[in-house]
Parts: sequence; C-alpha cells; structure tokens
Amino acid sequence: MVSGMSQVDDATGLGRLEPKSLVQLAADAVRKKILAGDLEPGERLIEERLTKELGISRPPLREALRLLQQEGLVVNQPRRGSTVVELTSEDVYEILTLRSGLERMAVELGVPVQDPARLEVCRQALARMRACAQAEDRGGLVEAGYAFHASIVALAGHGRLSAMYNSLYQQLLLCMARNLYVRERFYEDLETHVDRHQELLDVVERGDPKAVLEALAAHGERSFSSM
Amino acid sequence: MVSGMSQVDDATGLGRLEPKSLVQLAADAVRKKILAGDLEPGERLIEERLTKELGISRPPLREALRLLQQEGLVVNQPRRGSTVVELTSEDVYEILTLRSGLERMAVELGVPVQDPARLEVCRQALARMRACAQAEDRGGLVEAGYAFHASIVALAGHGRLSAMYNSLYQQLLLCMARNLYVRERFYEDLETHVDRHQELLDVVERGDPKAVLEALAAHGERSFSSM
DNA sequence: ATACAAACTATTGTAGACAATAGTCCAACA
DNA sequence: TGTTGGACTATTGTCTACAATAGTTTGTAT
Repeated sequence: MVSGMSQVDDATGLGRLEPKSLVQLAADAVRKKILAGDLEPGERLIEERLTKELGISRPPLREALRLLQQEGLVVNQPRRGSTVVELTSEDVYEILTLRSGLERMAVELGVPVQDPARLEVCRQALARMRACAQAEDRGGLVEAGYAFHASIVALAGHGRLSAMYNSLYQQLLLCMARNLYVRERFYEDLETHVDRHQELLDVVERGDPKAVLEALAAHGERSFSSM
Repeated sequence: MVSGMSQVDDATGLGRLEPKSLVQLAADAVRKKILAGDLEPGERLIEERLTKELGISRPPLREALRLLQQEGLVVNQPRRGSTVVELTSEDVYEILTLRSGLERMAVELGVPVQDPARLEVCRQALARMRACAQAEDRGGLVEAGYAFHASIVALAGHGRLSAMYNSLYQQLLLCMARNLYVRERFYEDLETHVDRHQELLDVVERGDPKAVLEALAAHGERSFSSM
C-alpha cells in the first residue's frame, strides 16, 4: 500500500539521488504501520518499542514522529508521548471538505491540461485501477485510486497543492481503513467504480473546466453521500 | 511579530495547560529568526551554531527543524543539512494561489457566520490593525493583518483549513520580508490599507457568500496585482 | 599552469546514557 | 468504605559522545 505511495511521493522531479535518511525510512515505516491498521487509532506509540521493532535508536525515530505529527497522522502531547490520531466525525468532515476543495482548485488551475505528459500519468493510474478491479485486488484498487486522484491534482503543476492533497489523503486512507462505509462501497461493482473514474478523466481530457467541476461534484457526492 | 502569531496558534481551544517542550520553543525561536530576516533565505542552518545561540543541545533542535521542514520554511537535504527555503517566483505563485483558494473555501464554508464570537475575533483584529496604522507601526500592522486574515479563515471553524492557511501565511511573510512590492505597498496610505480590510469585514458581516467572494477577489487583486 | 588526487576539517547522522516527569499501585488514615 | 498520600515504574525529554560523510584545501604530477 505504501510502496505505491512512496512511488508518488518520489516524484520530486530531478534525478538527484538522495540516500534516504533513517528518519525518512522510519517515517515511511510507521506511516505504513498506521495505515495498515497495525497501529490502531488512539494507540500510544512507545518509542522504545518502535525502535526495537525498526532496529534504530530513538533520535531518528523521534524526528520521524515529528514529521508524522505535522502530517496529521500522529498527535503529540508533551510529556505524554505520541499516539495515532483518532478521527472524529468532525475530522472526517474536515478531511472530505478540504479534499474536494483542493481538487476543485486543482481543476481550476490545471484544466485544460497543457502538458500531455501529466495526462498520461492519469491514464496510467486509471489503467492500474482497471487492472486491479479485474483482478479483484481491493487493496491495490485503493492504492491505484489514490494515485489517480493525486495525478488529477498534479495536473495543476502546483507543488504545494499536491503536497497538501497527499497529506490529507493519508488521513483519508486512515478513515477508510477503519470505516464501515468504505467496506460497503467496495461491495459495489468494482468495474462500475473504475468507470466513474474513467468518466471523470474523459471530461478532464475534453478540457472544459466547468464540466469537470460538475463531474467532480457528482463524483464526490456519489463517493461520500453515505457519510 | 511572532508573539502575535503564537497567540493565534495557541487557539487550540481548551484550557489544557501544556508545558511547551524545548522542541516547540526552538521551533518558535528559529521561525522567528527566519521571518525577522535574521536568517536569510538560502542560508545554511548550522546545527551546532544554533544550539549555542539557543542554549540547547542538538536533538531537540533537530526535531524543531523537522517541524519547520514540514511547515515549508526550511528545506533539508540528507547529509547536507538544513537551509532556509529560497522562494522562487514559482513558489510565490503557488503561495498566492493557494492562499486565495483557501480563503475562498473558508468563506464558502463559513459565511454567513453562525457563531458571533468568531466575528468578534475579526473585529478585534481589525481594530488592532487600525490602531497600528494610526501609530504608523508597520511591523504591528503586518502582524495584525495576519491575525485578521486568519480570523476570517477561522470563520469556517475548520481546523485543518486554518492550519494549512497559517502554514502558508508563514511562507508569505517570508516573501514579504524580502520582497520589494510589499515595501512599496506600505508607502500607500496605511489608513486606506485598513479601510480595504474594513470593507471586507463589512461584507462578511452582511452574510452574503457571493458578495464576500467578489470582495475577496477584488481585495486579493489589489493586494497582489503588482506581482 | 592546470588538473587530479589525497588528506583534512567541518558538519551531519546515529547511538547510548542520564535526568525528569506522569501515571499507577498500595497502604494508611478518616 | 472511600480518599489521600507516597513510593515505584514506565516512558519521555535531554545531553554528550562517537561514526560517517561531504566539502575544501593543499600538494604533486603532467
């Protein structure tokens, strides 16, 4: 699940090869544990235990936790350590509204698309979705769906916007990992699920921003009306 | 400058008293140094030097730098340390577009205002702006202007939205500290500057979202057309 | 004189240990 | 029996020291 994400995160552009520091690796590992449900919401993150699991010492782990804290996956109370964030329905509301708002901004900034290469990324992500749907690989579908939406946002060529979106999507995945409604959604026809995204991309490729916004609204409503 | 900001950041709501950790203090101090121009964009942040200045050891400082890294004020290259972020014109474009987009979202979510207390915060911030303008306290005016815009965004009662906005505004302040256009803007009549914000608040109080959006667009355009 | 290589220095990355605090449990008293 | 006080333990906060790396400078050879 996270492997696909790092693939997205790696899109820093230039080919400068940067040996990932232990901090980055630790952050990735803990993030993966959280999103995989290995660490449950509200659970205390005992530093010493994590260091033993990861085979590192505390300083890099603590720095990694600071990163996750800013990402919104971990909350840190002074003198009381870190815990996995617990998302209330209020939080879910915030995440969903921000998400749709950011997507809207991205469309307004990025459609019609100038750089064809960016569209190609969307197409490939959609193809991956379809492949996962046919294989009934629900985990892969979630991951590919993330890549697809991220690629749509990336059409704007707006680094900070994409960064915010990705950070937010992490939290959304955390909801989805736990929440009932998503599981239910996943009993809908997987092909239909992909088709809806296909339609969205079609409208994007056609290049009319207003039409995309309408499609996006419909898409979002269908996705989250059950909340 | 930063004192006023922490005042805003402290708005975590509840009265739970949390002894600030060295990490938080260090992050605040370094942020202040950066925004005050004490540390210039592109400048390397030598850890040992900062520790001596702040009188702390490296681990908490490093964690603070991780926070600032996620806030976008500091960039960290593995094995090569941290530097103050250098904002290109592309970055400024990103910051300004995101800023206006987030403000728009906030208005759409928060106008008309339900909680009168939130409006009161706006009014007080505006009063502070006017006081600073009359005293020709340009530094204070910048700070109060930040508080005003933050309070407008806070009308939405959307924690994540406000957090993103604040983080972005830090970077905007970093531009403003350096960039020419702002200095020029500040030779305009300070009272007029405040008046423009007054008009914005008036429209907000009137409660028509569409009118606010228009006012906001005009406001933004006047503020940044010179970019 | 210039280019390349090797050593050196400055700085970051990581580790382990110590200090301080918060939560918990048990006992004693009202 | 309920409550308060104190000690204990687990965990975080912080510091010092060591290892590793990148940048720089100097020397030598062509």
